[in-house]
Amino acid sequence: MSSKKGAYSYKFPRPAVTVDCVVFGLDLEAEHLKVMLIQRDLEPFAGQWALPGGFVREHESLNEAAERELREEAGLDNIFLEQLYSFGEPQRDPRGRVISVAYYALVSPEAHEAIASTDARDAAWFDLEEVPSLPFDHKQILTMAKERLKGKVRYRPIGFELLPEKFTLSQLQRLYEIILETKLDKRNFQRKIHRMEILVDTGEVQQNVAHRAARFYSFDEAAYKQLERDGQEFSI
Amino acid sequence: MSSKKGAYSYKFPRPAVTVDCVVFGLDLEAEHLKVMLIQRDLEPFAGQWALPGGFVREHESLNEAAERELREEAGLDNIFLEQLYSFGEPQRDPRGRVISVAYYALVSPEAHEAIASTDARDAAWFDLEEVPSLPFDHKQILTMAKERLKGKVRYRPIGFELLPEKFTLSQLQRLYEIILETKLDKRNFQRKIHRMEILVDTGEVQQNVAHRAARFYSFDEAAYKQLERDGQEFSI
DNA sequence: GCAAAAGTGTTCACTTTACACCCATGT
DNA sequence: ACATGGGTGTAAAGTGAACACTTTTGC
Repeated sequence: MSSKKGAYSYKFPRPAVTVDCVVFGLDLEAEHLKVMLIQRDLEPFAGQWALPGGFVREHESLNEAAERELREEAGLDNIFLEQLYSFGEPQRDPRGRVISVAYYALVSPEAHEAIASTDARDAAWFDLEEVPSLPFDHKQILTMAKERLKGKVRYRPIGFELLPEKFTLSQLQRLYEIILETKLDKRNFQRKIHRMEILVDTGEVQQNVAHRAARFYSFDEAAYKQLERDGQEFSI
Repeated sequence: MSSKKGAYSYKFPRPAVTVDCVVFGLDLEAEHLKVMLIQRDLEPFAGQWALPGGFVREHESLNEAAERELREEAGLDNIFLEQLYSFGEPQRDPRGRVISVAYYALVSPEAHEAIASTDARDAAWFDLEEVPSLPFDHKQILTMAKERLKGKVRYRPIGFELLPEKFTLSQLQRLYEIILETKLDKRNFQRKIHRMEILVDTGEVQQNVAHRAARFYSFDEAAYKQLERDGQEFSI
């Protein structure tokens, strides 16, 4: 099992290495976080819903592997993706020693539609509260991903990744209420957001709503970077 | 290169998997963070200083591998250890594809002494500002570990891991000043610490110091857990 | 006109910050 | 007696939390 390369002196069997991705989406109507699962077509656990993922190839980095799997299995490209944690209990995979580098991803509602359009027909969204039983240690990975999201969303502007390009302040507030599992005060929330000056008013408003139309905003990346440079911090 | 196990359909060469550890120590006199490096005895980079680490064995978890390497190479046992990040650029190791799961560890001055006593004679402490050039992507790993420590120490009680069992408030303050690279106000700092009620006064005081003797405190794990249960948070 | 969500200010409590002096001890 | 670091209080500013009504729109 040792390598053919002369300089290589590793004498133990090598584990296989996979990436697994926790893809979060947001259902603002149902007020739920969603996670994307795919129906496995290979053993073990063929037919079961599982996190999208697969083996890391020889000439790609871990990030590239995660991006490729999301593209191939979920039809998702160019989305927020960040490494979560690596899982390596010896018995976590019945096939043998498999180490999984887990990632989490955040996708906007626009990107949701990509799933239907591509060959990722085995992918589906599940309410985070109604996830079926998952193979391997995918439940544990999912739990950790949710904790990471919950912890990070408060002090990094990653929540916007879950919203459409243009969104209302109410949608943004609902996002935080869903992720943080708490109610927020509307006036305090809006003041806080406005104070940071990281949103731009698109000038557009809601159409055909049976109440006063809300303004659409979008996240201003440049303004956020300026905020950081000024020693301020994003914070909800 | 495919596995002998029938159920296993992975057709790509497997990467090797290593763990690498960034071990931090604190030099309160010199007011510097230190990092432990070991002199490599194997190629590649034999003779160079590098992060302690090595290959993950077949029947051990990633955590166990990191613990074993620290024991074998640094004579360190039972210390704070947490996974940092996994590094997997295809060219990061000249031997071929090697994925490294990085950890960071915090050791108290008492544990420093372990190094001299064991067979870890190739281990040595370096001021964080005076680290020699490191092989592989170890510099990048070290940088990320430092950022993680800097970020985490403010809202988790992990700083205590770098102090002796019993410490003075000034030592604790100096710890934060060193890690956060900032000056703190003594009165405000002490008030903050006391308000959390997570330290116990050991009743002991400094001996043979040419000034009023400081009290020794120790971190009260149980009190901290109570604080958490009360919905409060550790914070500096 | 009514239902439904948008938008907007003020007060109070608490936390953070800035700041200076006396105390205990060894030499 | 002096040098050294230990230990302590107070006032001002800023931040976070609580709280209710008017506006706009579609039906």
